[in-house]
Amino acid sequence: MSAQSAEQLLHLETLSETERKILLGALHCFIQQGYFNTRIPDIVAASGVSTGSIYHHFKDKQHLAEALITQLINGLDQAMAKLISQHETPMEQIHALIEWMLTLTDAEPELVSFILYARHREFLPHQPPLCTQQPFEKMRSLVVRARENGDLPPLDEMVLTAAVFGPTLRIMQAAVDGVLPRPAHTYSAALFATIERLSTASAEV
Amino acid sequence: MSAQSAEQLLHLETLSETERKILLGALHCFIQQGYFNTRIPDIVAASGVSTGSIYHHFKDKQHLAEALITQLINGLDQAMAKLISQHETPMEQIHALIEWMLTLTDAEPELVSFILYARHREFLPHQPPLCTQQPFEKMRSLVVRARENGDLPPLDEMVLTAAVFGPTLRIMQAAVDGVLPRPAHTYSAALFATIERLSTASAEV
DNA sequence: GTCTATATAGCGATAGAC
DNA sequence: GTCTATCGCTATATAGAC
Repeated sequence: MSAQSAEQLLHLETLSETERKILLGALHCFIQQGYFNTRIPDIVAASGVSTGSIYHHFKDKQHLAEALITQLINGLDQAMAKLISQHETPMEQIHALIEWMLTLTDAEPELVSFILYARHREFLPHQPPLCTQQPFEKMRSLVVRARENGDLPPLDEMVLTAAVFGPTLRIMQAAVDGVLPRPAHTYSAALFATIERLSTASAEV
Repeated sequence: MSAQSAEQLLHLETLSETERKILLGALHCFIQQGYFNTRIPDIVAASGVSTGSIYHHFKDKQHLAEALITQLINGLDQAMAKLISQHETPMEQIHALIEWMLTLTDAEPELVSFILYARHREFLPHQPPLCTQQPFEKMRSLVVRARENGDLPPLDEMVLTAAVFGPTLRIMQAAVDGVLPRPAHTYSAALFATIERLSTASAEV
């Protein structure tokens, strides 16, 4: 069951008890079966809240999903902000972020799968793509600051972000697809080694 | 309209004219609206084939999608095999593959989006994840051969594959999400520079 | 605010003529 | 093999009691 640390990512304090139960139940269903395979009665069963109550709090299934995604992105953003604040240099922050991403993948593979594969626009056409939102913005700004520090080479910002976080995201995807022989977090050192190599490469070529 | 080069990727020669029309129509719908948002009448309109005929050739909507994905993966695999056969060394093959992936992204963003975001297991629970299949297998074997050649450092196979192809896949994703300032293929040199850096890094650390 | 019971619309799939 | 017409079901959403 993914609700334990998912619950920590959805900062639900401002919501009523019923709304929290509905959102957590829906998240559980969406993670396991996807949005389209989830029927309202599934959410009723998972949340312990009746159909009528669900529709009292949320206009329809789509608006419920919208509220959930918003909360999830905000939660991710806050978790990342807290993590970043605990470290000094951009490279240390990148390192910590990568370790956290890998650890989260081991702890909550289905949640991570939901976020990674999240073709949210298929069911939420008005949602901007995930990579334009705060969490990915944070990655980009970390990379840019590391580049300014001289810790990363003076390459294009998009390419550099892709080179720093792309490999980790691929490993996470392999993990949730079940094709990774060891737990995801055991790859953190090797992944960080590839980033080190970006910066220490001999300046020729 | 994505059917032009999509058609080249779906090697449809062995199929009847009707089956080709159905698969192309369905692909067009799935690419644009996703599997769940596509109704049978949509496929009827897109293919010009009647409901009855569709159900004569395919057991149901799910089996139609299955046939389509199979054709698509086979087509990708064959296109990649041809491309690889035209080059000598593993590194040249990797280079050519990356250029091809980026060019395809510019030419067929919606098709690439469909493949990349492909949470196909949501509608095809029995389909193995894309990254276990031939196209990704090919990437892995190229990387392993380049490593044996000494062109890539002796890092873990999964990490190395992620480091070589992960950044390109991230750029492709950014492109199809519309957050890339320039066409995807213009990033190929910078992306290949990051791979060069993997191998030429000073051996210390 | 929460619940149960139900309406209704729209979808996948089929029947059967040609 | 292809088509039109239609069935039956199921899922969303609502009505209305408490």
